[in-house]
Amino acid sequence: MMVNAPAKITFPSPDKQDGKRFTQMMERAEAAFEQKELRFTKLRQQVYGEIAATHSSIGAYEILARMADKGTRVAPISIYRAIDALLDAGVIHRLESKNAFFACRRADHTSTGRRPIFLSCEVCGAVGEVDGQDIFDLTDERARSAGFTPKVKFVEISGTCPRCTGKKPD
Amino acid sequence: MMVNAPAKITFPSPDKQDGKRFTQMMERAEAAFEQKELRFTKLRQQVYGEIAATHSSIGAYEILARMADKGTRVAPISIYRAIDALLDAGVIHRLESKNAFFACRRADHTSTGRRPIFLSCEVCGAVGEVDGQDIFDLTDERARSAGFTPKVKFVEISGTCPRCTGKKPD
DNA sequence: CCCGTGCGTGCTATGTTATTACACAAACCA
DNA sequence: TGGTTTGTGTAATAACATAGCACGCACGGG
Repeated sequence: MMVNAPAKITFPSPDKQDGKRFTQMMERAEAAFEQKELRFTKLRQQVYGEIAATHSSIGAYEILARMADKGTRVAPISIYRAIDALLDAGVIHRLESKNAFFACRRADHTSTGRRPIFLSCEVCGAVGEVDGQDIFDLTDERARSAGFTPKVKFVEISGTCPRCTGKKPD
Repeated sequence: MMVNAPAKITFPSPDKQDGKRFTQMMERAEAAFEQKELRFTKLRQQVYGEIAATHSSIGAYEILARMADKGTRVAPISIYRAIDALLDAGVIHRLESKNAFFACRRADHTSTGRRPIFLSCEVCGAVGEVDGQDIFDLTDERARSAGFTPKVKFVEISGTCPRCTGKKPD
């Protein structure tokens, strides 16, 4: 048993092969839409592109502004509708504590059914995901033992990411 | 060992002795301010009063409106400043998933240092608190094992409360 | 073939939540 | 008493999110 093995973490890495990674993310997103029988339309691709292109979380209006810079001018509601579809497809997550969105960097949520908790860096804004299925299981149990029927759960941690503390993971 | 004992839960009870409970809450809030060497000013009392008077969570602008109904007309910023003080004093909590606030019903957070998780009912809006220190310990450990230094954490569950499912707790 | 239906988008307007900047007042304390 | 800190007032604006209605396009049944 590897008791203190570092948790498998998915933190976005700036400055490393961004182009390649971006393309991969786009392909994975497309696959996710296909698998769920949802349409990965042009607008959704653009919105996802903006979210995936940042290494931190991004607000709806920031997406709007960046798209406008590139010549695509749409109304807020259109961004929100695209975001809803991306959330449905599971390719982005919503960060409740910041009212913002970030690209999911793990391929395995849907395949394994294990849900992640979110780690949001206060310094650089990066958002990481670590497996938190046991945590969700525990909260579920706790809620039920209080007679509460849980439906949607949120677990978010803000603090300092490995890069910003100087401490390297692995 | 009471393995499956119901978790100690603090859910607000409408229709029972509201006046008395309200006064108690006011007194406890006052004590909390005193202990922290913060000032429980008139504005803060009013804002706290509105939050404590509801059994569910309440938004800043709803507080504003209710105070206006009672003749106190203040700017949003004043509400937010009072809310900040109340959060500092630990007498209210913020529900991130709803951008709203609710009165803390447990006297013991600061004395025991055990932090609660929040259970928010989708039907009646009531927000309950159950001890979640073990859950926070686990999230902490998970974050650290990923090289992340946790600072602020929250765990929120939305679902159906005991009263709204028909199931009675205890 | 064309029509209905479902879905996605455009457009306009509006609602909701939160903050910035600056001035004044009250309390606190040296 | 004068300086500092803390709290409040006022005005404006930023940031986040939704409502309501119309139009276009793809797809399948008749």
